[in-house]
Amino acid sequence: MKIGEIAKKADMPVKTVRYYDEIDLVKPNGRSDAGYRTYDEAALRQLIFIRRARAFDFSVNDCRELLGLYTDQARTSADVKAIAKKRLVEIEAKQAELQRLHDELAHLVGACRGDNRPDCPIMDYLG
Amino acid sequence: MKIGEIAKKADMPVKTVRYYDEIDLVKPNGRSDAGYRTYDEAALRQLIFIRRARAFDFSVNDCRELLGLYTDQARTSADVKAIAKKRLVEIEAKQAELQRLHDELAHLVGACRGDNRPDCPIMDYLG
DNA sequence: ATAAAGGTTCCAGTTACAGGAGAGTAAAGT
DNA sequence: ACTTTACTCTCCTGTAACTGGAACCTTTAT
Repeated sequence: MKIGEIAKKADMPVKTVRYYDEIDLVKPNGRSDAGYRTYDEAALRQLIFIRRARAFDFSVNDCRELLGLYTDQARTSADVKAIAKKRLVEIEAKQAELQRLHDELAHLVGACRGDNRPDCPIMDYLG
Repeated sequence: MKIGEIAKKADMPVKTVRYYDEIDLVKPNGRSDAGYRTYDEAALRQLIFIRRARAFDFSVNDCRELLGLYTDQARTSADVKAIAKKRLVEIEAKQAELQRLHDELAHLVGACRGDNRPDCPIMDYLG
């Protein structure tokens, strides 16, 4: 497969596949005479794996770890769970922060009349 | 005031104050003979204003707009409310997405035994 | 006089790519 | 065979909002 085909099958931009090569995340299995990257089915599976992991906002480095575990016969589910748990904790922290922001901002927005006069509780808060 | 003093009073790093000068967000009122930035009380109020707005994760460009409205006698609270509302909608969208991620990942993490065997529903999902 | 603290500019790095230039290669149509 | 179109290559720049560090100069304290 050339890069356009695998990118389509993995449902990601060609640019991204090239980037993953550059950072040694998923390498092509070789190059054609003209220097085109060539990929096999294993690479396709890895790219799809990464796309799914990225959809959870796992960092590229977490993806690298997960991908290592993916093909590691000696992996333990504890290893995998640890990475996923870490991500879950991050998500929960972000959720808590967003909730705080949301409530405070919603309060201010609710208190602002939004008319053509200048007085505004949002500005009062910020200034 | 020199940069170190205003940075301390505004509770932000010197680097950040210098950055805000560079992007024309908050400029010093002049320079000393030695080329040191000098700031006045108005600049301090602006920096504090920005710090508070940034705490809501308003983008620097939104801060720029808000700061413009802050000193605009002809502003309307509708202008302010529109910017805040936009940010609120962004926050709510992010919250919804995080909730989806959280639930799905929490489900997978909950289903993973996390022991020393290799089989793992998280890997099954990703692979 | 000297040393510490604080100021200056400029450059690199962060994250995970996206956009585009310029050039070569492959595939398809006539 | 020739041309057009579609791919692919590398290299460079830009994103957001700073942070860290180098090399150098000024102010302040001892």
